[in-house]
Amino acid sequence: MDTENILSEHGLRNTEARHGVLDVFKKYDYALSHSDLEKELQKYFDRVTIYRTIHAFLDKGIIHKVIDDSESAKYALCADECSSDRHHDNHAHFKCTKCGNSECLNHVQVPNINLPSGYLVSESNLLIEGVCKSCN
Amino acid sequence: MDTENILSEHGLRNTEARHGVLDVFKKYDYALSHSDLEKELQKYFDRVTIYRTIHAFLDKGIIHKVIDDSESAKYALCADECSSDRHHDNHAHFKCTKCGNSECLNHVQVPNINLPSGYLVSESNLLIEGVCKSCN
DNA sequence: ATACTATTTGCAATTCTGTTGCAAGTGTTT
DNA sequence: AAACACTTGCAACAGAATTGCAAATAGTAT
Repeated sequence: MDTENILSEHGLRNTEARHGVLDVFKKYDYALSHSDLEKELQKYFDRVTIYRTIHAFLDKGIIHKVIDDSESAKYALCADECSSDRHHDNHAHFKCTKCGNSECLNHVQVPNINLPSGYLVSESNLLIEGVCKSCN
Repeated sequence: MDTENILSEHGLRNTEARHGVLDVFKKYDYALSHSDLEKELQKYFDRVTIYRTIHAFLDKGIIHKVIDDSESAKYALCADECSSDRHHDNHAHFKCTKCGNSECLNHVQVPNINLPSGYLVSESNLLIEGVCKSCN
């Protein structure tokens, strides 16, 4: 889907900043932090705008948070079926300890876990750390 | 094990600050952030001391990091067998979307995942989100 | 094409999180 | 009780993230 349609389908205006941020996400196949985005976009947009764009995208289900033990949060594009109502990102994430990049392992499903009674599960997140294909 | 023995067995001096921080961890059955600790202890110890105590405890295997999609890092007591050489915290964590607390599921092991060839795994982290026993 | 309105942006200021250097204080060992 | 290394508090700093507000812009209706 092209960038403008992604925005309008999620109820967001097609502004330069959002277009720019979304294009950066499309360009990389691993999760990006605010500072990654800032490095690419600081000439064009304000830091605060990038923060607000991230929030808007999270809110509308365009990106999701990638859990990671590093200090700063990282984000990646959702699969097409995500919306603000419902996320379908039930795959594992891999973080390379050498290059620091996090990628989505779209084909690795998070196995179903049986929890003690009384717990309701809504989402599972599996983060695997190690050395990635490129660094190995 | 009592607080003073935990400290000395992990090679740490038995100081007021460490005693105090460890007691707070014992008091709660969910993971605590620096700011949680600060709320309880700010009358007695400096912010920086709490940060340094967290680092010392992490280092010696008294607490482990609990990965969580919230902004700030959280920590919880390790099982007794952990040391600075070796952590044995291969359990899942549960984060309640209602109360926001994260707890250790000590009896739920993180499953072993087969990755595509080329990847080396060093550590796995499983975070399950939903509604906890108390909130349900 | 123009005008209107709600949304979005940039800037400045502020808050929160985490770290570092250093002098003073404390725990442990002898 | 003395000695030494470790620990603490303070002040300063660096980075991450949020907020209020005025100016700019997108989308819609005219």
